[in-house]
Amino acid sequence: MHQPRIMQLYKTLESHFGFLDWWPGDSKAEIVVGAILTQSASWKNVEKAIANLKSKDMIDPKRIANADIKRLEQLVRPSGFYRQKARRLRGFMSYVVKRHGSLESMFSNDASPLRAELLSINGIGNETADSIALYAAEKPIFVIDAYTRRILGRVYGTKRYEKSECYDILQKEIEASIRKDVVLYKDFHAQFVELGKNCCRAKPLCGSCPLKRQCKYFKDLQQ
DNA sequence: AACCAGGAGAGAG
DNA sequence: CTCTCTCATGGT
Repeated sequence: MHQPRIMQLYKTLESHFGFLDWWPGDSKAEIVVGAILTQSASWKNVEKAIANLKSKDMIDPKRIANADIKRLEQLVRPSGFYRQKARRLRGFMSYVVKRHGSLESMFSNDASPLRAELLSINGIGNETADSIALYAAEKPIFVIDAYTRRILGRVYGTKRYEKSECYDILQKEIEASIRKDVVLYKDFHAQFVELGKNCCRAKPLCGSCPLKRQCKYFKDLQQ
């Protein structure tokens, strides 16, 4: 994977969908909460859970850290896995409050140690850590998700990317291929998700895919 | 009405 | 270390 190709993909997507003001979130806390709640859940359901939390003024590290677990479960319920997620949310926030006092303080660390620290927290894996690092802490870390792997897998005609152990490899390849720019990273990932929602699945809708001209899978389909 | 969603961790082998 | 299972609601 080299420079022009991956950047070309971005340009194609960006000119098709336009710049996406993605994951706006009113606060860093809201982005963190969303990152945890969206684990294997649709964003629509996450929005409901976030609305519940907002209605109780609970989008706040200290309030979540001190919340009653049963109460938290009820608020978070629409996003699924609600017992797990309530625990992960509270666990994360109480770690932050005890260790750093605030998210801002935690996020003042450099990208690499911050990522490592996030990964050490229970319930925070690769993708969630990187989402938090990029969208909440605004560090230049490229987020890899299922869509990214699937789309790149189709475009380059390989199944290698779908394997979970390739996360770090793929991430480094991409980060080495494009300029380290938080705004670019944010929007690029948003573009992948936007496309991934209705393309490149088991039954691909490649006819209307903006990447069809660059997609090996689509070309093979034409034969 | 099965199937999936912007995953992660524990347990088995 | 690599598979497999579990967590669970709501949309299509």
